[in-house]
Amino acid sequence: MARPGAAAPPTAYARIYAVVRRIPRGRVATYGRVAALAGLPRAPRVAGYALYALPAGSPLPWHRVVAAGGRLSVARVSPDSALTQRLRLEREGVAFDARGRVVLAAHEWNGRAASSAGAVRRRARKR
DNA sequence: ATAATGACGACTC
DNA sequence: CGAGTCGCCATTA
Repeated sequence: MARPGAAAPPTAYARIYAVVRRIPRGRVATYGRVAALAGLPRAPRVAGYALYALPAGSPLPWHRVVAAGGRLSVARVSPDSALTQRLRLEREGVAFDARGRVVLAAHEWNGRAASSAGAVRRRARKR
């Protein structure tokens, strides 16, 4: 857009939202990964901040964003939301371990286009 | 403009 | 594995 001098810089929010929206179904991304893809590799907190400010009913698949280790950090502010997130992910085919953590080893999205179906079949190493 | 916060991450005990 | 601490950055008050 030709708007010299008025280049409204997209806030970190917009970038983060854009990245989250790109997460393929059945895959999950960590806050740090989303932040990095958004251009803030050192601001995983900002990603969380953005989602926190996210209004309910947003078309944004926020449930595909999990904390490091596949844990649902959302539980810190709303245990109920954590349950919703888990149910949604399971419905998309995302596997959880006995501790209620997402098996990142098999569903972590690296920001690249999804490989062939089934290519993600990487066994999760149990701690 | 300064201070405080926070859906985090990684490290240490 | 659990809890605590520091560092990081952008947003909010």
